[in-house]
Amino acid sequence: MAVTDTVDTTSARQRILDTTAALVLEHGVAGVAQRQIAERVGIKAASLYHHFASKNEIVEAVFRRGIDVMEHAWDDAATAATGAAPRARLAAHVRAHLSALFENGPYTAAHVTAFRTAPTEVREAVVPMRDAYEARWTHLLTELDGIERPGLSRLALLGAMNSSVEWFDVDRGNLDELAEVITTQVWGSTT
Amino acid sequence: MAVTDTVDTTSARQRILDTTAALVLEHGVAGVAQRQIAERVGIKAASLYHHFASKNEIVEAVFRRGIDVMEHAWDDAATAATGAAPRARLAAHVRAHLSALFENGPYTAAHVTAFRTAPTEVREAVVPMRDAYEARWTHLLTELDGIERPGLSRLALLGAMNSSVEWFDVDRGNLDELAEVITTQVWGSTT
DNA sequence: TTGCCTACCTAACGTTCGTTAGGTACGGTT
DNA sequence: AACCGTACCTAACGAACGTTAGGTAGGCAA
Repeated sequence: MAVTDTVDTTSARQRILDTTAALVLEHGVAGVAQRQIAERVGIKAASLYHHFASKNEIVEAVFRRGIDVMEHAWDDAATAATGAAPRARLAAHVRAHLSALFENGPYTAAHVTAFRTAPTEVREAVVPMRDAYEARWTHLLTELDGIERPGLSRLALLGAMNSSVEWFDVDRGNLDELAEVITTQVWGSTT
Repeated sequence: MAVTDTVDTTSARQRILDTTAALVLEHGVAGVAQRQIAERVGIKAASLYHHFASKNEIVEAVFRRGIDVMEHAWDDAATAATGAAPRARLAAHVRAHLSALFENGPYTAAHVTAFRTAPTEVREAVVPMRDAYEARWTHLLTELDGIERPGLSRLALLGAMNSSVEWFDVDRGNLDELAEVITTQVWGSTT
């Protein structure tokens, strides 16, 4: 249904972003070369400039997408858990965040692990989006009113969730179980 | 008291490691150039080879030191909390890990944030030390016998602690308070 | 006093980096 | 038939990378 882009443009752009996200997740921003991205996509490095103006622009697009995925997951959880009990609402959002990290491509995972290593210009461009997402969590934890120090708890909670990309294996572990463990850490057992 | 090294050799080596740890923490392994390290130390890049055989060797030494700091912190906590109640023992080790992250130079912080971006050879050389430290945690959590899923909990706990290097500011926040929040997340309120 | 060791230096190497210039091949429009 | 935009290409740029070769200056030992 794209009006301005042909089918091919869209998919090439997509493949570049997919590939970059996966590589950045593994090696950090500085550890990934454009020639490496291009080779995996099946084009030459110079051809990347047909789709993006610079390496930084590719990386920034990857991070933005990563945040986008998180926010969509949040919105879905918010809709699904409307009117539910506080703990269930929290659990739904925890599960949604984990879903963003593991079930929608490497974008969110790349964002949370590699953002700190990105060049200053990229970080500064992305930081407002990051902050907005974190604000959603602060707001939720405060609103639920079952948590003593929402500020500190939010940071420890996001830390526990985000660091799971370092060790959790989607094929062997159970995301629902992980979500339950993390929810319990913040809220306590099923209340 | 050094027998084999002169005073100057020791301090130069030290300054190289200090500088590298700080830079790697900020930019990731691939994001740090030897010329950058050398400049901060006050020597030329080629002179680094008088102290280390390669960049990888410097980075590996930084990671090893980071793990060393964690293990010493662990031992101190174990000694101090001998015979204490389970929750107090857990709290002591949480506080010790945070101490390693924030109060003994950038080594441990560099290790937990940048290890994943290091070249394969470096990672493989360091992984046994990492595993040994994680095994201490698993053993402790199992032994304390107040935690439902020690395996999953250990990972979430280490995640919560390690990710604090991304946001916690030692000069503004209180490490004891942070340790208390994280301990409560794993164990529950003061029991 | 000669000689060696330590701790640096300058200069340069080959490679890889991000990036640019200037093509070509081709489907769709006019 | 002529033209244009898209999607790539080859070739090359200067800069930066890790690393090596071959110094020099100064302290210590014989």
